[in-house]
Amino acid sequence: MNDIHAIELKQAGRPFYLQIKDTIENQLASGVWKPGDQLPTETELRRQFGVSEGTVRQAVIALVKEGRLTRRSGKGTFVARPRFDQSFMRFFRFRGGDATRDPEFGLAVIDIKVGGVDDPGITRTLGLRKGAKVLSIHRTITQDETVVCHYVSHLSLSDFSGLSARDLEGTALYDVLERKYAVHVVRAVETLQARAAGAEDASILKVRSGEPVIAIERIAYTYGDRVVELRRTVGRSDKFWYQIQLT
Amino acid sequence: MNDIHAIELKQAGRPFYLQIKDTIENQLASGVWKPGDQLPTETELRRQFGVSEGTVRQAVIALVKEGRLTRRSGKGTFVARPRFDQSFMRFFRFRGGDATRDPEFGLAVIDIKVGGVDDPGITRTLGLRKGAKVLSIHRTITQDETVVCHYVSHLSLSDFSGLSARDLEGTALYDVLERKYAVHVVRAVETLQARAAGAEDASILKVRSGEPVIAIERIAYTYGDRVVELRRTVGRSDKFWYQIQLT
DNA sequence: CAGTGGTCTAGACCACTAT
DNA sequence: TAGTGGTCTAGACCACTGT
Repeated sequence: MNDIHAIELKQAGRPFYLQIKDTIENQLASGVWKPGDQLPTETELRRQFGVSEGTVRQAVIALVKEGRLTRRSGKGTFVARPRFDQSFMRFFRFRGGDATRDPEFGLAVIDIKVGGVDDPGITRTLGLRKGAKVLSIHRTITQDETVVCHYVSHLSLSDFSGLSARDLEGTALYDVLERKYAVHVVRAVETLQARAAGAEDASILKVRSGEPVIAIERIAYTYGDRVVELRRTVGRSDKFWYQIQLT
Repeated sequence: MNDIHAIELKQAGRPFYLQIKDTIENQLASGVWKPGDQLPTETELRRQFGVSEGTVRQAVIALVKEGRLTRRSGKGTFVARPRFDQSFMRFFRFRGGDATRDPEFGLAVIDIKVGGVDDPGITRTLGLRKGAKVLSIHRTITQDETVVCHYVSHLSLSDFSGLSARDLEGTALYDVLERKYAVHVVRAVETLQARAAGAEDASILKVRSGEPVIAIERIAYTYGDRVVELRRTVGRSDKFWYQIQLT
């Protein structure tokens, strides 16, 4: 866990605290330190790097501000758990229903397929060769029994063989990946468009074919910018919207 | 500009650096220090607050990380210019055209109207009484001569009387508000939906009526969470998309 | 109690900017 | 050259968490 011993990095010109930050970031990216792990104490780090405590602190605090570490007074410094779905939900808002009570959401698996996909965009994004086996999970989100969106998650089968519908029951996909495969989603990019509902969208979302729907493509990454998931979501535009804070 | 003299805030329990940060934030929020202004130097601030330089620095650096201040070595600390359109553009991507050259963008004013608006949502959002005069600016963005979106900005007339089409020629609205009225947009919320193009959308964007388009509502705020602008944008879904980094 | 992070001080030397 | 922020040191005292 604490494998830094007597590191002597004195890259010409580069401040110590940045070199220390780099070193810690590398440990995180390579998975040597995993979410929840405790880091060496400041005193220990100071000793290992041979700098003053304030310098180590500068590196650690920068990483805390970036959300990679957390510190708890009296306990220690820990690798932060990327609470990813929270940040996702920051942007989503579901609409509709009466405001008198909180709506009830549900997750359901429609099916799980394994096999070659006809869309070359999927294998390319996942970094697989053409025709490679892909795991495709098709799910819906319901709000008070109304389906508001459906989505398909594509994952590289070789990384996640043995994933079953039971694993996904009532749990977020990323929690399963974390618990069962020790893969942590740390970053994602979402691209959003308006589109006309196709036949499949129409039947699942119970809208007329050709109605405007929101289409979202998400690419989720783990450490080292490796792609974990390509997710395509289609949602009823009358039932949810996307909200962004610009600052 | 530097109106803090010999502040002695020792709120029980609250760390000095946070109290200093609060004080600076208040100066920024109240507009005493405006974008581009230089702050007192660290030595001066240390003297005024009666603390050590490291403590002042802790407050200032926190504000730099939040984007409220900038520091330039050898020059000083300055109030950051909220470069707002940049952060907006972080999310937008225009699509299409040949990739061999950079596309050319254009801004055009369709018209500027003054008067009561029939939509009560507009006056309510702007914090005006029903029937109050509203300034409505209708513009388009073109990419290589193709109109990709059009939008209407609604502003409270009493705050921005005298704004003319000439002011807006080739300039971003927020730059004009900053230069002519000393109003700085510091924050905005955008809400995004898919919608069917109406008759006006169709004629401006040159799409068929009923085609899916992206509709964005933006509420822009200045200091103290006061609403400056309500902007409604409608864009061709085949010509631009919205991209978000989740972290 | 010993160990952790949280805050704070009072210096030091450096690189950069302007005059 | 004088003034700015950028980095770094070597201490100090505190509040919090576990035993």
